[in-house]
Amino acid sequence: MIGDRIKKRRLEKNMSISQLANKTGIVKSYLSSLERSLQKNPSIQILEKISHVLEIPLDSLLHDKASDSRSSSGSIDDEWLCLVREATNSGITKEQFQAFIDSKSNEKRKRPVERKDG
Amino acid sequence: MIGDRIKKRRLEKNMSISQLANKTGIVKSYLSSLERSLQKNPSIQILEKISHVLEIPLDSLLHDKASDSRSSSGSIDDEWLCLVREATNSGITKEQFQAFIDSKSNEKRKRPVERKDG
DNA sequence: GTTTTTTAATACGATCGCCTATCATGGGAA
DNA sequence: TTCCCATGATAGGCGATCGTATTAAAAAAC
Repeated sequence: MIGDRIKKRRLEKNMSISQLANKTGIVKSYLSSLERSLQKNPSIQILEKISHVLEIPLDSLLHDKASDSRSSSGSIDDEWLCLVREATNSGITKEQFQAFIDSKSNEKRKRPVERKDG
Repeated sequence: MIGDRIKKRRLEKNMSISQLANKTGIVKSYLSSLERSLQKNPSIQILEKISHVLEIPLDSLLHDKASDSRSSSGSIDDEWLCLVREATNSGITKEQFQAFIDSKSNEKRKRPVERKDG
């Protein structure tokens, strides 16, 4: 959860809750409840302050990254980036890719997975 | 402001406030007040729903692209990353994507270029 | 060993985020 | 012309966010 990631990053930066509170202007009681996931839906202004002081992109705070325990599952790793570069170099457009995604999604919905074709 | 960017992106996607409300599950009155900057500090869950449906990274919603983005022509920009996330969320594998790229490349090679533009 | 400081947690309250309900306007169909 | 629907805006209210104040425990200083 986001609280876990905030705490993890804060410890990586060798920072206490009080120090983070001082630098962000957010009271430490709220930071404590965020880190312990008692609060789970902070506002964007709160999160931007935290990500700025912790020097980490918002996306990395919000979602698991490769550095977390679950790596490369659901996240974009170098292989995907290579494929995207290859696609753009081949002249494939975003619209074409969007259509491809839609078609694959529709395939999965229409037919349960049983087809085994090469 | 963030409301301006939400509206701009919504219009780019040819979507009304009511349609965006239906897809995000956020009431249109709140979306309207966000776009008109009557509300300026939405929660992260609200913003994630909006950015997901509008297919735009959070950072692009939060900040002007010109001032923040490092993307340049030819490289992978935020929209591509968004599409890739959508693809992985749909269960599309790298192998499937690679096959798609190959098929598109072969399509282009099989059909000789008849357009003479320049 | 005692005191001070730092750290994190807890209780409570005020403001605001985001909801429901409704209104005003314009376009299309009957 | 009237009715229906979609669109965007407005009013009011409840529950959540995020603040203040305080407490408890551990570490550092004397």
